[in-house]
Amino acid sequence: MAGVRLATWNVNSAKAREPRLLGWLDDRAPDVVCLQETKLSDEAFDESFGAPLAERGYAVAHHGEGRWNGVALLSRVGLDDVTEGLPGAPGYPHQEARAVTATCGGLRVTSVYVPNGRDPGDPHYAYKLEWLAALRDRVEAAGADDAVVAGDFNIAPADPDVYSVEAFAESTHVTPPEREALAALLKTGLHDVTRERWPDEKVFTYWDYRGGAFHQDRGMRIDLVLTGGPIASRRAALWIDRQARKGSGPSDHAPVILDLDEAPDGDIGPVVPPPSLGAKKGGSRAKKA
DNA sequence: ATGTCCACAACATGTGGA
Repeated sequence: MAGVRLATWNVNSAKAREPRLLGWLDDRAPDVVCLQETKLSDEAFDESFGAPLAERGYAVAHHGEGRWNGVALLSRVGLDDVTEGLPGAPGYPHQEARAVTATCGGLRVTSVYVPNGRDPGDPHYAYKLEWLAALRDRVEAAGADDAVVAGDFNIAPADPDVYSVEAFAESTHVTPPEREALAALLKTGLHDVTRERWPDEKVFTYWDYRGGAFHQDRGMRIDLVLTGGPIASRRAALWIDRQARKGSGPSDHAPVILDLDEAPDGDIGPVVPPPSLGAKKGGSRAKKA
């Protein structure tokens, strides 16, 4: 498989973003796109975007419910074995359109829109934690190696992922149980590739519409790209597309874009160190061949 | 308390959600 450009973007209504979405696809030319908060039924999404996406070579898996939520996968490197929703996930009270999974270019990609939680203590907060546990179970059952789980997690993984710890005291997105749920998900073998790219910097993906938050960089990093180890090791570039947050009529989220080098041929095994740097016992694995 | 936006029901603006 050649190199792949993968992106995730919470568009905060695909319909409202119609003037920008197609132009963004043309400019950035991603091969695989995870969308969240399309806020459209499958029929309405197809009505607005089916033809222009097909023109651009994208296959589409949209999982929507209309007014709220709604996720999609766009791919021009194949789109197979689509699973809508998250089997085993709780509802609120009914199942919501918060996940869609497909195999694209050898990657098992899931676009996720994790419940917001609203407020610690709110039933929606408990729902959020249960939903995350179900997501973890799914990734563990399927195996993390070929997995990409990308989307709006509504969790800032650590304190550097918010502009002000004080501003989020008593709020969701930063509470220990949420962060522990995310850590449990990562423990299945997923890597937070944005944080690996920038170990220390404050890099945000979401800024409230209010109060000039974007202009003053009062943001949060809550849109994550999580990949299995073999995929993370193919990371060639990663950036947060702040341009998409500028200008008129933006989403309140910026896309995250990940470029992967082409997969190595044959086995994806451990790299064997050269003998001069290698094991102390002689007989390295490299000699067996 | 809240410098915004989005969708909906329904026609003016309120409501719920983020």
